[in-house]
Amino acid sequence: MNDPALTASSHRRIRQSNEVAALKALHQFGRLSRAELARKLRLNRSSSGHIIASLTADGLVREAIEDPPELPGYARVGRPGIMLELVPNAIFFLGVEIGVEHISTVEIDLGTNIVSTNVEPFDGPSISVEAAVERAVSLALQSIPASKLERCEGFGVSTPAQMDKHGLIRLAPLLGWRNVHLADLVRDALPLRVPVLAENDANAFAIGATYRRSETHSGVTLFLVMESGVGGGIIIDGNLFRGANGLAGEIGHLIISDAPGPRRNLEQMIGLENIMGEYRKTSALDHPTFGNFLADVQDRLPSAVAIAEQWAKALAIGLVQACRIIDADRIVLGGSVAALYPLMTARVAAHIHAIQESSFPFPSITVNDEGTVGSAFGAACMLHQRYLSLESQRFADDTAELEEPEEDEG
Amino acid sequence: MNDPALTASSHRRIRQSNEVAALKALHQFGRLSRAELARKLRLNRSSSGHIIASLTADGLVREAIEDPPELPGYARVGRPGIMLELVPNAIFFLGVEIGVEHISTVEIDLGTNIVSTNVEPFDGPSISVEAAVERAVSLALQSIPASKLERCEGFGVSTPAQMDKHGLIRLAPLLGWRNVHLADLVRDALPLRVPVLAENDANAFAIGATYRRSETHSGVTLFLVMESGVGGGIIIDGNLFRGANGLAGEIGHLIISDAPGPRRNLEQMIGLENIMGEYRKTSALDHPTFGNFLADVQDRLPSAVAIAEQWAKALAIGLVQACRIIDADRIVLGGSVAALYPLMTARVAAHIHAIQESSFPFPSITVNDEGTVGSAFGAACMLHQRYLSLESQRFADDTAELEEPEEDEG
DNA sequence: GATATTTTGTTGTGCTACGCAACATAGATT
DNA sequence: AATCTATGTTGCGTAGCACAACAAAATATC
Repeated sequence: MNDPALTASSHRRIRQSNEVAALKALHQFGRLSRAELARKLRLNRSSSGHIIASLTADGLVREAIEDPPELPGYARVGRPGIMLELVPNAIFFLGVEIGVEHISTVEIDLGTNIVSTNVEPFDGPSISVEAAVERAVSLALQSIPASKLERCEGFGVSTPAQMDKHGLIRLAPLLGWRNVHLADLVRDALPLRVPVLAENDANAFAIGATYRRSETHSGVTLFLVMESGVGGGIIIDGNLFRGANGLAGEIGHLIISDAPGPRRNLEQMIGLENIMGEYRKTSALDHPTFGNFLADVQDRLPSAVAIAEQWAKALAIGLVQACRIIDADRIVLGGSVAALYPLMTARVAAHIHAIQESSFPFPSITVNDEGTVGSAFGAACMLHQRYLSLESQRFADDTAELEEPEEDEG
Repeated sequence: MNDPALTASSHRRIRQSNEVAALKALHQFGRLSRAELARKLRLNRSSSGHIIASLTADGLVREAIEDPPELPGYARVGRPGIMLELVPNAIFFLGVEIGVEHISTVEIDLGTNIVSTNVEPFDGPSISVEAAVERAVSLALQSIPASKLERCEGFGVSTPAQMDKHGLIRLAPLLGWRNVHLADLVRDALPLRVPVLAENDANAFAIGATYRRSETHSGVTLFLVMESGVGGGIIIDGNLFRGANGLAGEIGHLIISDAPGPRRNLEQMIGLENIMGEYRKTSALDHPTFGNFLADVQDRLPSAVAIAEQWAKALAIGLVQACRIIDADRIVLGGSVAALYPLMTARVAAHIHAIQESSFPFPSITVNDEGTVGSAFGAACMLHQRYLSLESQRFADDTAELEEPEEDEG
């Protein structure tokens, strides 16, 4: 197999690669004039103009009609540039999350704006992969008119399972699947020939939360999704770091304590199950909810605070351990349990401070407040990213016949 | 600052980028014919020929004289290709390690072969940065004839300190340096204008150990260097992962036990200091060495075995924790303490098995047997890698005047 | 208010580097 | 010896970018 990093720039690829770079720049900065784009891409103004002409002809870019509300006193000297922007409805990408209890689908445009979403209840464990894929695909396509279908440029799937980068699932414990090639199944089920990517739900969530305009975060973000289970993802310089088996960032399996008794990992200490299990023992309510717990913590009810305190300590240890290995500069907490963090910020910080052995920089912690479609959104973003990358061009190039690329290295 | 990922392929860069790709392919595969190269790079044979012609004119590539000793019965049909190889002495790269007790320098050629090395005793803590840099530079250059100097294409420095990616050291505890810009100092001290990179010694070691011909390992390698201190590095798909502050992979600071008593991190449990401290308590010798300890372990002396057992357990916990976060598929142990591992392989494996909660894949562990110049070699490799990357071409391009690249994004 | 200045967008020219096709070459195959 | 197969080379066509010149649209300056 050829090393993709080695592929050279052929004459044909230059233009395509530059067009993609222009789209990427427009996505990142929102609006640019031809001259600004030329500077960003280190191209000549004339080349920039040609590239924009191509993209405009393709219907991907247009000149912005209304001027941006720039400050009246501060106008730059010289002929003002004509602002360019991505055409919102030119093409779109679909993302679906096959969860345990629901299926969500998201449609995004070239500007990563959410165009439409669908959510449907679902009983994952009782449904076969094939049926689940079938429902996911039809739900995703149901609100897309047939005439629009051909403008779809990618389809992403996320699901709670570890899979390799090709979308092969060894085992999906929550859904009872085993050795299925999810990406291939979706590809076959789709009435379109578009790129399909599958990804673990926490990873997809992490992508969705960082893949935003002007947020091409250069750095390392650790993402932690706390629900019943605890998932995680690592984003390095805007790209998901999957690890060798797609398990990178799954810090829920960190060992927190080697105290006697049953060995407990981070997931078992900061997950929803553990909190609610403890809370049920003390709550006076018949069927206490996590909301009740949060309220009790806010009211400083000692029993609830004690549980929260345990949670804060375990979280602190887990984050410190993880940051000592990956040296993140940003931590984002997601999932329903993340709502507990704002109530415990000071305690978590105190524990972190106590564990930190010196004044090493520790990243800031923020809470992500995405809706329930975060993971599906991330799945769609994966294909947006793929479209705006050199990879996508290879896909297009495969239509041309290739001499046998098989070549055993000596 | 412009996003490097956005830079477009200008017409001029194509050739340079393709020449670099050709060099990279030759480095990776050792010997290729023009036609093979064309396939690897997905170029036309004629283009491949032109590129090789340029490189040959530059003296970087030549046709291999003697044929490789191929099996006589297995010759391929068709005109045999003329094998091409990198010219060994065309250009070279220098790497120095400024250690606590010695300075080592390495000269490598375009094929990452070690051409020469120098090692000199050194008393780091008592010497100023400027003097250390001075000595390092002169030692590195002492065996280079003046006529050859202009063929140097890069200079790398490694030292036991955390530094940012520009080579700025906040604090080097072992050497007593503070807030020095090592890369700049070296640049100023050099009588050459070549790219200079500085890197933490463990990181450089990790680069050197993985950056080898045909070893462009696609995957995640965790590197652990165990001496008095314990350093580490992570290599992702052949590239060093520095993290936000250059601390990624420093797993020596992992917390291993929360048992009562002084909190102990991995470094304090598997470092040379701890082993020798424990061993001195039991050894009958006056001044026991690590070699004595190894011999005792091999002889199954109970007191030594007990120490080794503790070491194996702590190592296992550390590796499992790290792999749960970064999902490595390869672990390499280095440093003098790594010699203990072959004696304890089974015990470490047993501990890992006991901790691993399920049948997640766990990477294989190997021991690196580099000489003492490993870190200097890695520093040189960093510049080799830089030379064979798109980055290097930007360096060359900066000679051309640029329009003001400053441009605040709106 | 007229002119100068600055920046933008466009156009035409030139050049570079690649792809393609044709051909000579050097070995294996028959 | 004739054929086959793959390589290396050569000439031509072309795509796409840089460069320079110019018109246009704004601000700056007198």
